[in-house]
Parts: sequence; structure tokens; C-alpha cells
Amino acid sequence: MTEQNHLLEEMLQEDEKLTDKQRQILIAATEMFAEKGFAATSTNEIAKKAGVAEGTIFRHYKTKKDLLLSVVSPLMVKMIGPIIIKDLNKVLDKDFDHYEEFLWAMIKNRQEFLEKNLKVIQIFLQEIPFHEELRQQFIEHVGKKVLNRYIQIIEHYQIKGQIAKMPPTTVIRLTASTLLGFFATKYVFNVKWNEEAEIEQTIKFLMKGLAP
Amino acid sequence: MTEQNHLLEEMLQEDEKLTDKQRQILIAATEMFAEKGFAATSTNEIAKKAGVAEGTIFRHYKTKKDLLLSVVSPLMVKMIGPIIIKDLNKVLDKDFDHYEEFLWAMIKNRQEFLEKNLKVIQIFLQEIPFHEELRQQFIEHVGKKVLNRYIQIIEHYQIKGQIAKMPPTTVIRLTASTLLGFFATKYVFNVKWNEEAEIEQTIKFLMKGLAP
DNA sequence: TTGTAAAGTGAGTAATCACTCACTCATGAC
DNA sequence: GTCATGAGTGAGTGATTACTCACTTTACAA
Repeated sequence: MTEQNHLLEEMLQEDEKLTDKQRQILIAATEMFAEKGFAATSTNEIAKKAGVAEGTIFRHYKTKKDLLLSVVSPLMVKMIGPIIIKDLNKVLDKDFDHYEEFLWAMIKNRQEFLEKNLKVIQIFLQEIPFHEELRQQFIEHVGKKVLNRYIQIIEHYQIKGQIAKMPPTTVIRLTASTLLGFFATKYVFNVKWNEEAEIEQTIKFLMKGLAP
Repeated sequence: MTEQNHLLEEMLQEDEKLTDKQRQILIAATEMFAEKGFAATSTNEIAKKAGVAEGTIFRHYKTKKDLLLSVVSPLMVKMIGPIIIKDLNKVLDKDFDHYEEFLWAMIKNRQEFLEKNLKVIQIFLQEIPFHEELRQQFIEHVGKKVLNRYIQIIEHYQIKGQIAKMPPTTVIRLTASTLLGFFATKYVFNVKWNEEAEIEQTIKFLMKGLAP
């Protein structure tokens, strides 16, 4: 059992230990934070929406900020870590011979992840400018691990001659901008489009732009 | 005198009518909103930072939200409109023979704009999820006008055979993602890099990716 | 059945919130 | 000099805030 799986299962166990009221508090907080923002949401409102006394919230979460971190933290710890590692292994185990295949898998993979965590991701993006802890957690769990592993992936395809010889960080910036722009267009602007055609054109654009 | 210039001068006139105290309030509000967010900033704090009685704020701004709009609205009305129109005229007047030249001008132009309005842009991006008025204003002033004009620009270069024949909105999405990604990397992650080299690689990437 | 620890409650608290209002002050027209 | 007007003030408003605490209920092992 890997360390990652261990942590993951530990968390799920904890989740199963949650009472109904605790679950209701987390659900209500997630919805209110996403809708009105952390600072503009009162603990009173959360309690009412959760069908719970206000005191119950503070029985389980020392402060309101504690509740925010409890909603957002699992996003990074539970989801991003393991997925990243699987991605890397698939590349190095040569499940993906071409960068193009890797991109396709990425886009499908992230799409699933986004759809299952839309609200929490929204809260995370909205609150990250105001909470040093969130920034720290993001750098710790996502920044360091992910960046280093993706540099390896890019170098792997550069050696194979599929990607132009520019700094891997630049390749990552260009790829990430394009993919994030794709998702932003879809989820933020709520555009109706021919999804498969857009994905194809996006990946074609990336491959042509990054070609040696 | 164009309608845009008229509005612009009218605003500057009004700006000159502002008293010192009013200016201090706007400066203090801008800094506090950017730092702590709108909902987490109290009018008391703003008044103290501006060296003004709390009542003075409400003499000039009916509500706290009114103050927010007074800080953010000019950003869209005064700045984005005129610049966009100049861009378009330069293209259609054939100041830019190639899409590449247009991109260079855009990147330089936007960089100036960003640097001069960092804090207000930050406030705008932070608060737009929570204020319908901001979203409406953005669609009104930026969305409609800008998108339509940029579609014309893209079609212009497509006819010249410089850009692949895909939907103009897709070209705009890919271009905007790449440029916004460039600025985000610079200003959000505060990366130290060889700026000119990164700009060159970014534009080269765009040109290769969008080539017919 | 009983003992106990955790879960849940809701009235209560001091602090803070956005906003008001009766007032003073400064400026300039007559 | 006087009067009108708008800028500026700061104590005061009721509402709301995050959080506490003494208490009750629930779950379950002994």
C-alpha cells in the first residue's frame, strides 16, 4: 500500500465517521461559500441551511476559518496528488507514445475532476487571494510535486523529438494556459459549442505550436 | 469629438472636482479592497486609513457597494473602450501587416495597462463572482464591443491567409488564453524570467499554432 | 440498566457592522 | 457682513457578527 493510498483511505474512513449533521454543515458551507463568498457568509446562515444549531458548527470547527479549510483542503490533498502520480506513471510506462495522447488523457481526466468538484474549486479560486494558509497548502501539495513531475514528462517528450527544445517550464506554461483557457471558456462563460471539435482544435493548436 | 472622448473628458473633469478627502477615500478603499476583499473590509477601516470621519464616506457614496462600484467602474468605461477602438483602427488602417505585429503591439499595450491598474484589476477579478452589476457592466462595455471587433480583426488576417480557417471565436480563445497565461505567470506567480525571450517564444508558439 | 463520552443545543455575549443625523466649518456670491 | 451651500464630523443607532457555555440528548459498552 503506497503512502498516497494510505492517506486517501484514512480520509475516507474519517468521512464515514462523520455524523449526518456534520455532513450537512459541510454541504451547506460549501454551497454558501461558493455562492456568496467566505467573508459574506455568516455562521448563522450556514447553521440554518444545514438544519443545525449554530453551536453545533463550533463543536466541530474551532473557527469559521477552520470550516473553510475543512471544505477546501481535501481538494488538494485527496484529489490532485494521486492523479498526478498516475499521470506520470502512465507516461513513463509508455502508455502514451506521443504528447498528443497524453494531452487527450489530461483533458478528459481534468474534465471529470472539474465536474465532480466545481463548487469547491470555485471556493478555492475565490478565497486563495485572501488566505495565506491556502496559498501555502497549494504550493506544498500541488506546486512543488506537480511542477517537478511535469518537467520530467516534458523532457521525456523533448528527448523523443516531439516537442521543441525550449525550457520545460515554458512548455508547461503554454500548455497549461491553453488547457485552462479551454476549461475557463466552458465553465466560466458557459459557452455552448461543439465540444469534441473544440478539443480537437485545441490539441492540434498545441501540437503545431510546440512542434520542433 | 467622439462619444468615447466625450465621456472620458467628462470623467476627468469630475475627477478634478474631487476634494482631497474624496481622493483619499478612493485610494484607501482601493488598497483595502485589493488586500482584504470587499466583504472583509469595514467602512471604519477605510475611514481611518483615509484620515477621514466615517460619515464622510457616506456623504459621497450612498452605500459601501456604491464605493466599490466607484472604484471599479472607471476601469471598464474609461480604459478598455478607447484602447480597443484604437487597436482595431490600427489593424484596418494596415499599420500591422501581419498578425505577429498585432500580437506584439497587444502584449506591450496590455502590459502598460495592467501595470498602471494592477490593484483595481485585482479587485475587479476578486469581486466579479459576487456582484451581478459588475458582470453586467463587463458584458456591456467589454464583452459585446470587444468580441465583435476582434472577430473582424481575426477575419481580416484569415482572408490574408495568415491564420488557419477555424472559427474566429476559437482563434480568440486560443490567443487570449496564451496571452492571459503569460500575464498570469508574470503577475500572479511573480516569476523571475527573461522577459523578452518569453514574449518571443510565446508569440512564436501562437504563430505556429494558428498557422494555416 | 446504568455510566459515560460525544453530539447537539440555543440563549447569551461583547464586538463590530453599515449607516444616520444633528451639527460645525469653509468657501464664495451678493 | 451675511447668507446659502456643500464638505466634513463623530457620537449614536439597531442589527448582525463569530463565538461561548451550561445544559440536554443520543449512542453504546459494561
